[in-house]
Amino acid sequence: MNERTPHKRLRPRKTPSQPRSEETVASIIEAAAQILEADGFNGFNTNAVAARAGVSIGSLYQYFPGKDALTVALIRRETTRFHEDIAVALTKRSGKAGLEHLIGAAVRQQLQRPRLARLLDIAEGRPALRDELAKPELEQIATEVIKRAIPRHAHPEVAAGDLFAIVRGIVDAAGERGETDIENLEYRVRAAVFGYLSKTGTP
Amino acid sequence: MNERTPHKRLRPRKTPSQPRSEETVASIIEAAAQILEADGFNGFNTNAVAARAGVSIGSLYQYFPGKDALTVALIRRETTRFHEDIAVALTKRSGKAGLEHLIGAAVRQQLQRPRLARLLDIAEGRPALRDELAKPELEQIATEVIKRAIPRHAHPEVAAGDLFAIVRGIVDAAGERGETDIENLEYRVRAAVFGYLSKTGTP
Amino acid sequence: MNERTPHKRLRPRKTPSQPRSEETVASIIEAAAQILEADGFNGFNTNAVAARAGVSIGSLYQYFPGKDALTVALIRRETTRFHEDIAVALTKRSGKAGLEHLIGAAVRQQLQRPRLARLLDIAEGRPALRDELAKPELEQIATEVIKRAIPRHAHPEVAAGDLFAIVRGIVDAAGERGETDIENLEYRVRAAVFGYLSKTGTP
Amino acid sequence: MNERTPHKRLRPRKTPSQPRSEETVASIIEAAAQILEADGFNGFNTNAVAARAGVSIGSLYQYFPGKDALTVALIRRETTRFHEDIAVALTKRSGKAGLEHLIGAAVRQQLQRPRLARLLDIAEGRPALRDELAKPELEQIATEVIKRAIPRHAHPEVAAGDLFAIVRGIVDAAGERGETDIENLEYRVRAAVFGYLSKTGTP
DNA sequence: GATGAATGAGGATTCATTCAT
DNA sequence: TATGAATGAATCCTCATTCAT
Repeated sequence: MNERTPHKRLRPRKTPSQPRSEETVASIIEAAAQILEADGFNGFNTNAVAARAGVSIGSLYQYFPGKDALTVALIRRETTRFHEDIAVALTKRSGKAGLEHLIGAAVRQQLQRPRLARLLDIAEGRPALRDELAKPELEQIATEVIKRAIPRHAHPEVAAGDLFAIVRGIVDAAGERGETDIENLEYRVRAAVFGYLSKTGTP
Repeated sequence: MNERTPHKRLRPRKTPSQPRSEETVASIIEAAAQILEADGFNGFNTNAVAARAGVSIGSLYQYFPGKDALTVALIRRETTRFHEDIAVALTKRSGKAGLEHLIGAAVRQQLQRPRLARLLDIAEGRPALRDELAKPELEQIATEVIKRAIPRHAHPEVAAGDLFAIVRGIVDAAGERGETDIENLEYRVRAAVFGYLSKTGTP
Repeated sequence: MNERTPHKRLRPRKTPSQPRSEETVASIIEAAAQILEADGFNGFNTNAVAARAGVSIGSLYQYFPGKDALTVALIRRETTRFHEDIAVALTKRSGKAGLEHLIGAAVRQQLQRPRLARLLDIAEGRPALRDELAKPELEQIATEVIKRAIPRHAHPEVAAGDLFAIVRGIVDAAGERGETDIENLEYRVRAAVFGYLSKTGTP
Repeated sequence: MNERTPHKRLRPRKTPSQPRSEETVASIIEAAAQILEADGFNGFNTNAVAARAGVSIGSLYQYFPGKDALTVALIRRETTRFHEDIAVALTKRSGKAGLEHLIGAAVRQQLQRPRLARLLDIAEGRPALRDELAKPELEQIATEVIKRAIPRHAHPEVAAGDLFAIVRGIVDAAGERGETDIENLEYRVRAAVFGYLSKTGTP
């Protein structure tokens, strides 16, 4: 299917209500994650996912209308964790603490399953998926956090975008190099982000 | 073929000696670039590339032993431009000027053909290609530039890697958002990089 | 792919469990046999085989991981018949009767579908397939039969190999010439084999 | 091109008169032989042959109208040697000596470059080539030799064919097994042939 | 004559998806 | 609902052959 080929439902075919179905769906998504981690996009095909999940290919298509929908579901699963983690930033008293939490959450997210995160970042870029994946809320929270930490920042939305971009850039590169020292890594990310904000913050 | 499969030759199959073939090779590589830009990885297949280049599929395989070799050649072409641009940084008098040129070059590289650059960054990540693409020289130059600008920096090589990562992260994200204001973009990138270096530089 | 390339799996991809798929597999193998007989190696391509079998190309690859695996399966099918026939030789009372049965079986095997047998002999020679096709049991049975018939034979294993070689040589040549008189053919084969054994048997 | 596809000239495009051309032709044929030996039919393609011969693909087609013509030429080259060797059998005084020479020549032929001989035997079987390759003379000589050795043999032509078949069968099998003891091999071949003739000779 | 760039039909293989059971 | 056999469009790649230089 061409990259531009329009739509087709990407939302799950049916919302599983039965507990058994929920398990099935979850196992399929986790299988997708594992295959992506182990074999990259190359090995990521629906038959392989179904096989690893221990269900038939027919069942996979029972719950997901197509391959893209499965990818979207996986991205959503990962994003949700991130989302919950990041929301905590809004509960922090000081603006700085909120910002630090934000950065920490972003690093954690990217570092939890580094290869998976990187591959999903790439997948997210596909136009066909982007529409389905508008993650405005994430950026909204980040914007809010920045506003609190640096009230007079001229372009908090831009800064929010750049913040994620910086984290992603540094952590992904570190992941590719196989770095494991999280402390050190987070230190460098903070340096970049705080540096960026301090120079960008005041007009 | 699995991603780990020990690869087929990635170097060009034959070095074109006649001027006619040089043109052919160049047209194939440019066609690859255009298709990647227009259709993404989805549309990037050898038949399409050959067709757009106006040559037969056989000709493509006369010069490239496989699809990956073509990708590698394209990456090399882009990297070479970048390399030449970046090398100028070493000729600057002041360390700061060198650093600024480095950043500028990186931004230009990433912004020249944004979608292409982003997709090639992704492609570069494929294990099969990584071996072939060791770009140590690029990082060496950056390391050297950083050493000159911040002589007492504790880890110039790490900083060099992070520098590219930051630029890539911010510019790619900007590219995805369709930003066009280079001035502003470069300003933000500098903020992040200089901020990072100032906080990381002194122990 | 070079002849020495360390091969892709040659064993069947999945063992068909449902009766429907058993039929499919059988029809594919028989189609391969027919095409080989009718058109030789030249016409022996997977698309043609699938078409003649009345299944899609996809189905063929569902059961055979590659063209070679299909060839191997066909050889196995033919060898199995032969094997069963030849095993009867061990049940004969007299050594001579066993030997005669052995020869008869070999001639029948080679003459049943002469062109097919000849082409499979050739295919068997391909290094890529040879590994997969070790038919030691066949030669073991033949060796045993010879030992019984000529207890004092100095090199029964060598004789067993030569026996098959002689049969193959004469019958294939006869097949190429289009001979049909089995009686006469078998008479000549016996002459060669018994002559060989009588001159080789006693030191 | 299909196996049945008719004709097209298989004889050399032009008889090379210039000595330089003769060299070129010879080098191409030898290159073909070497590639066949080294890589089997798989590696046997015209571009590879031309490359190994050190001539351009265009030159190859200057001297051979097609791939089959090249194969035929190679077979002819090998057959010619054999032919000359075998013809000596007719000069022997005794019938037995002639027969022994015949067998020896056949074994030598098959054992000189065993893999090449085997592959050419196979190639010879292709209908497209068979027409071009009628080797009646070879069989005629053999028939004559047999007539002299066993004047009252009922079917000397059949025996001649079987003789070659037996030799080919045993020697090829030995070649496949990597045997190198020529003495022993020839001994076994004689056993088979003489045994065959003694049992077949008198009605 | 020689060269080698170019051609493109042919053939192997994959994988998302459907549908009969 | 689950299963998994079947499908076939889409791709990659090879190699015999031609022809402009």
